[in-house]
Amino acid sequence: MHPDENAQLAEIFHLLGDPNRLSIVLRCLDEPIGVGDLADSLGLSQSLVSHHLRLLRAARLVRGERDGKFVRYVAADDHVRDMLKNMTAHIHEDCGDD
Amino acid sequence: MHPDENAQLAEIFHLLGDPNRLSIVLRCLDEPIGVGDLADSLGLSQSLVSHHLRLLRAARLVRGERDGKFVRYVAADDHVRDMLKNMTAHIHEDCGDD
DNA sequence: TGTTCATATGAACAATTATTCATGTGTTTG
DNA sequence: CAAACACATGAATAATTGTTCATATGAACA
Repeated sequence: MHPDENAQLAEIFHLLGDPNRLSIVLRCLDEPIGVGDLADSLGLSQSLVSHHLRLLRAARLVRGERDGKFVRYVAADDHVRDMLKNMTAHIHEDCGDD
Repeated sequence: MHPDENAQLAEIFHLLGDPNRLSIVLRCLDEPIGVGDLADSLGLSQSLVSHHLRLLRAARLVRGERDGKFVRYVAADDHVRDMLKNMTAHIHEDCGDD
């Protein structure tokens, strides 16, 4: 694996490695959701959610669609969806704890 | 998704989100490799590699097998292997850049 | 046993980053 | 246009964490 690919992959993992950011992405997997709704449903400030969304957007993990006053965010594409669903599946299978 | 699962998944992502740690795990995917070899081949200090391995071990991403003086590390199980191979595959497909 | 090699660990430091607060931009509606 | 709503952004802070250095443990070997 090329060093660049490694960095790219690490950056994605890093973004998903924050619990709040991960929650945000997961809520964007199946249907677009507005920033305010994200903030409310996750119990986070609007500002925080927006900051996180900016990073997720920059990494092309989500994408925002403006609809009048609102901006709704969705998983950027099927790669992201598949990736995350695959990961969550693995987590569920691998529930061995100490 | 339960809050606990979210935290668990985020922790894994977080661990894989450091480029050095990611390199380490990737080198452990297919065959066991010693700490010194890891350090050498990645250009990292032995101490740093060992610190990272401790975190990866604690999260059950890798596991160490002692062999005399040496301790060789491998991906903990097939879940980890599949997970990472799947992720790297997705990265390769999704090479759209700005 | 003392020495050497391989790895692990603890403390300290440097760097990164998640979060908040205040404010700015864009959109609708009066 | 002004006010209200939804979202974005910049600066500052607080917390986390990656890295190093020194040292400890454990195993092989003289």
